Amino acid sequence: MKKNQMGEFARFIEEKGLKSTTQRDEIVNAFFNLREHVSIEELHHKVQKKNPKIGYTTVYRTLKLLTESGLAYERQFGDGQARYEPVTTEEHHDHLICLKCGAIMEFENRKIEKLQEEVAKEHGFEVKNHKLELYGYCKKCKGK
Amino acid sequence: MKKNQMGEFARFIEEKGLKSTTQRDEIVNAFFNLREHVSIEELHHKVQKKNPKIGYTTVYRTLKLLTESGLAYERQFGDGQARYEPVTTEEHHDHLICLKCGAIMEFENRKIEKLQEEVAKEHGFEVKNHKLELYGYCKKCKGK
DNA sequence: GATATCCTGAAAACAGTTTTCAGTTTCAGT
DNA sequence: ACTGAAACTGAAAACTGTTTTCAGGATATC
Repeated sequence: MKKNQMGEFARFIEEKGLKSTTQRDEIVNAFFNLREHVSIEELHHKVQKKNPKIGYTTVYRTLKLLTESGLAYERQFGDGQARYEPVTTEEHHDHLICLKCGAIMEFENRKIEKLQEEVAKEHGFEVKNHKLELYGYCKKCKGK
Repeated sequence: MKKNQMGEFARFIEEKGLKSTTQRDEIVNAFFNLREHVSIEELHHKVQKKNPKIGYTTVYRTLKLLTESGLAYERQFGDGQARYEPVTTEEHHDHLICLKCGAIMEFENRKIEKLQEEVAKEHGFEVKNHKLELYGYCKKCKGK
């Protein structure tokens, strides 16, 4: 799976006439080895542990490339910084976000997706993409 | 309706031991007379037409107060600036956002809301709030 | 292995947001 | 009304995350 994604990225780079570099590979690899929703800064930290020479800017640019290539999504939860997650081609998922501890959980619901399509159709709208986020308190934080 | 909201704001101010001022009243009034999703800057412009003395900072602070009081929602669509909208106590609505012309349309769908609740329950999650945004192309921009 | 092109990373620029601060206004108690 | 304490205002400065710039370095093609 990871290899697949790495391969797709390599293809994208190739097609665009860009060049393959160590930095990009390390960043992309680190990104796909994470299951979380990373911010640029977090990924930068992660990558720096392996290779302290890699700068913030390159991480930033690589994440843009990943987004552009369709291998990553960029999202805005309410905390003021963009977060990125790998696109799993299988299916879309949405998020539950705890307002207390900041935990981010994923879920997936076909029925909701269907209803969304219906709504869009009613409005003559062609959906490319969507975001569904439920904010509240997770199991652990609920009582407090 | 507008008066109600103005009244609620006054009550909030009172409760918090804050003071009532002309600026705030003008800003809050302008805000509730708008049906759109305004950014701070837009509202500031709007307000300045009536009263050129009112500064950006005060608009900013007043919108924070409105958010805090539960009379406004703050949202992030993908354009890098926060937008605010009045909370209509009746019901929640979600958004269709055109990636081409930037149009923002609203919709509302009970079934989706219900399904959301179900999903949350499955995860032991208590929902406080949610965001559902469908990004794509509106009727006008679809063909192009 | 030359060379044109792309890449990198530090630093600067940017944009929106938030804080600071000095002066002003509000309001409760006289 | 007057006064003082507390809150408010607006311009400017500080901040934060993002994006661009630029000079030097790496890459790949011929």
